[in-house]
Amino acid sequence: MKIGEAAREAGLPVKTVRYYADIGLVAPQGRSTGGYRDYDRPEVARLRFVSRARRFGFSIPECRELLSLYEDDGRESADVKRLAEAKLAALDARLEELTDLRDELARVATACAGDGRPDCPILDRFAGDGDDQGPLSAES
Amino acid sequence: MKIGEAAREAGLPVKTVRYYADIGLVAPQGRSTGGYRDYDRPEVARLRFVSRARRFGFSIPECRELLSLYEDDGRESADVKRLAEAKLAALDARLEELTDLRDELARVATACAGDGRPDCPILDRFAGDGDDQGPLSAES
DNA sequence: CTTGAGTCTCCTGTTGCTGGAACCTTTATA
DNA sequence: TATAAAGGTTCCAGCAACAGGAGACTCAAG
Repeated sequence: MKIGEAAREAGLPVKTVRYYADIGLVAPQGRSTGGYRDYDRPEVARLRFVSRARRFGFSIPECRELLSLYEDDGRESADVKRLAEAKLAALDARLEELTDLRDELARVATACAGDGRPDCPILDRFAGDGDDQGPLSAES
Repeated sequence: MKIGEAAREAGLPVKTVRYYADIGLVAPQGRSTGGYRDYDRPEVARLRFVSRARRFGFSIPECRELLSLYEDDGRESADVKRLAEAKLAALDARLEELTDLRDELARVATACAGDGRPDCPILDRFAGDGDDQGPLSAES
């Protein structure tokens, strides 16, 4: 099948599928006489696989690794689990960071009158000469 | 003061401060005879301000806007609040997305034996021909 | 035969920097 | 005074992961 159909089945933009072919992540089975990329079932499955893994936050290099594990019948599930758990830890860290951020932003936004006057706790917070340690303040 | 000190006080890499000068976000007060960028108190304050706003997830254009509000004595706090609340909503959406992701990844990771055998629910999940709707599955 | 949809390659732009090369200024020390 | 180290300067390239568009093609239908 041609790239359009493959892309549709994988739930990816055509541009992305072409990109994946370019970087050698998921190569088409071959080319038609007209020079069109030709995808078959296994390639579409790989595309779907990558599409899912990407949505799970795995980077392209990580997808490459996962894909090779996916294709490897002799793999050990421990290898996959290791990858997943590292990703999970990174995700947790990012989540905590974002949550703290959100909470503080919510706090200053609530404190801001939001009227016609110029006083604004949000700007004050950004301007303040307080802590500058981490990526966000704890100030419990 | 020279760029190095300004950067240190603002808690930013020198490269970044130079970049901010290039894009006209925070311009130095002037140049020394030797051609060195010369920063003063107000510019350092602006740098700190931007540094903080960036950590809160505001984009460069948004920082530009916040900065102009910050400098504008006749501003209305409503303008700032509007920006902050939009950012908050975006943050919440992103958080929910990430949380769902995290939960599902945790689920499959837990289900994976992580031993020497090749069976792996994680890969199965990526390969599966189930839902392909949203950026992540609900499957409650 | 023509039209239109889909495909091809190639180039540029995105966001917010970061690293490096090659050179220049300033400061401290021998 | 010479010189070396530290810290400036400019410019150019590259990162992730594509997206948009130009200009040329292939292919199926009418």
